[in-house]
Amino acid sequence: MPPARRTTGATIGDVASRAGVSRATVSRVMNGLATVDPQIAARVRSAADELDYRPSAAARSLALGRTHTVGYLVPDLTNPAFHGAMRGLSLAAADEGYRVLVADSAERAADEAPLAIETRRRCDALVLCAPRMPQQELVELLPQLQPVILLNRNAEEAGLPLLNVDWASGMRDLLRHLTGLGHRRIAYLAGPPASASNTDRLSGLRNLPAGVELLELECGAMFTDGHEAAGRVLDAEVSAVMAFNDVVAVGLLGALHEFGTDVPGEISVTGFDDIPYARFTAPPLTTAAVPQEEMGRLAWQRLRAILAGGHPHDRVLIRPRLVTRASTARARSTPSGTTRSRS
Amino acid sequence: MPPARRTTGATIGDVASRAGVSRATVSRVMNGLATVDPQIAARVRSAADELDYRPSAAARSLALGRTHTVGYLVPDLTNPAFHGAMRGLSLAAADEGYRVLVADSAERAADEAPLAIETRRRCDALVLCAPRMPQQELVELLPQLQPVILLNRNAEEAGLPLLNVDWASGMRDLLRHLTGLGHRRIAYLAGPPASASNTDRLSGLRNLPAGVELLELECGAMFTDGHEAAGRVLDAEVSAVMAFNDVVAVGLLGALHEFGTDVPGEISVTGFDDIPYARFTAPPLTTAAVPQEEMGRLAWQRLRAILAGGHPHDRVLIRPRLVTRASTARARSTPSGTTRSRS
DNA sequence: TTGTAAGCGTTATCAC
DNA sequence: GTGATAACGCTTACAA
Repeated sequence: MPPARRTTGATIGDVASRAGVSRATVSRVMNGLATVDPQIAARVRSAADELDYRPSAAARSLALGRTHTVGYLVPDLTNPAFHGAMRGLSLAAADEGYRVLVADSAERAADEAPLAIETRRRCDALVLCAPRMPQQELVELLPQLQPVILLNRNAEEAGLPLLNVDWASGMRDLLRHLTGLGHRRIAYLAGPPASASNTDRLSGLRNLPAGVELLELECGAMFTDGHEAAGRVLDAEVSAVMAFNDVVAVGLLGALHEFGTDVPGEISVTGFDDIPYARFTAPPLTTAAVPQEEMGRLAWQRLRAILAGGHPHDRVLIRPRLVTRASTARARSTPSGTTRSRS
Repeated sequence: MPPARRTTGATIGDVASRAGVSRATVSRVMNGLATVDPQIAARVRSAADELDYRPSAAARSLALGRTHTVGYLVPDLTNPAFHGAMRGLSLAAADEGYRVLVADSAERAADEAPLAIETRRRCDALVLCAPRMPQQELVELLPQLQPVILLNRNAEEAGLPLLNVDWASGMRDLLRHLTGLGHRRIAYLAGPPASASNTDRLSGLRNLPAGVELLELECGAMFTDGHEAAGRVLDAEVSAVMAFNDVVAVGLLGALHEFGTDVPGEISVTGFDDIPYARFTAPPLTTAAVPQEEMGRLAWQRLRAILAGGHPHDRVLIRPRLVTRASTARARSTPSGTTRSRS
């Protein structure tokens, strides 16, 4: 004899007997199949209401082979750059009865692959943001993960849909903006070395205009990284800094403020992403805007197309939009060689 | 004949036949039940490896009556105040094989209840943050949602565990800090009128010290609300403003900066929550720190205790910690009646 | 239009 | 220690 653990509420069988029909009929009614006599349908519905019946998600998943769940794996759930996409994904998916299962690899590159597999097992599809995973590993992993859409990095080799940002173009726009303002000696606060998008950003900074110098400074992707980089930025005697992203830029702005350095008077600062805070920093941050929430929606569109039987191998490259705010200004006439304030 | 849709990979049956054992034995091996002959266990394991077998989460859920999933319902997935708790919850739950299913009620109070029910159906437990739901409705809803833990608001009537912030105490600390600095005319930028925690915050602002005036200004919970409130704040001729939360405070700081108002020279500003950005605003924000990530972990602890058969009806009240930063300073000698800068 | 029954992939009880 | 086998709650092809 099997175990008799009926912890949950009414089952389809309960509704069936109460309405005096078969379970199949109840199922048809619950799923809105039109082939049911209205009289009976009504009886079933009221029986279901009276019993407060709700179909078991687990049982449906097993029978249908669908969990109605999308996975969303990111390296850090607290990073605001991922929130917009999460919301866009969640809202778009919810419109079609899908929910989002989140997973956080806690910036541990080694955990990304097993976590991705495990998460995918519980879902019908996966949105994968794994910036640190070695390219080789990623390309081998992706096929097992299907349906999957890769976020914020490239892996054309896998022939799978992906949603990437044209990091290089964004950096070029920012650079052009700065050189247009007369900046000639510019620092780039680099992201994590293993980060794919950091490499892409750098590729946008090749072929500098004549007379422009770029200094690459090690940094990272988080607030504290930007904050800690401020000293080195000042030492570098540059008139402008391009931060890896807005989060880093915000950390940097905070530290520069503490040093009493005037932004943009003494140094111009740019970010990347246009997180919601960027509008409200002091000064407001010039940045390359990435439509995060829309990317979440787009990711869902691709996945649902695959789930519906399609094969979109398309690789979408989102071009960021330059947003100029008050953190950048014309370079002072003597951009280098001057002694800067530093308490 | 039933449908033959074997979209997924190897099943327990495949492993069983390959290893020449019964499915029961495979199940025992996969679940680490020690009652299996080591020889056989090894054979099963290698068969599973060769077939790249992974147990079906849906089938396990159905058989076990457990989904190994916790729901997390919040009014706005983009609000940073919820990210810390989400991460704490996600990390703590992951340690025990649980995942987090997120849901966003998109600030629509009317959606909170049905969404909560629907989300809970897919999970073993629920972390519910529903600040706008009418108290009556909430108290009636909670029992159906068990195991559930209520976040950021009170509903003792339901006799269920909850994790709340002592909003009143946080506000008192901030107020005391401001009056200690000589502020006598202070504005409070109120949160959404339906928000439970707004009411709680206000209750901490009763019994003002003699000579202290408090002006309540309508506002909201988001960046733009704080930004838009700046004009009214300046018109109110106060020497200090307490914002509903850090997000509002950041919006306000941005607008004040645009107006050329000196913070804290002309006006002191406080927030609430201590979101990661608060350290890096210009000036850095004085606030009442809420340990979000820890609250996420605590929520998980309660839920797992219930899932394990316990009955923690405890109501945890987290006392925020006053964090003084540069956005607050001594009031100027003539705090009111002076004309303020306003472009 | 409705009912019957097989099957989704596990787990767990009970005999052996 | 291992294997049948019933159950978990639902969907669906097919028969009636």
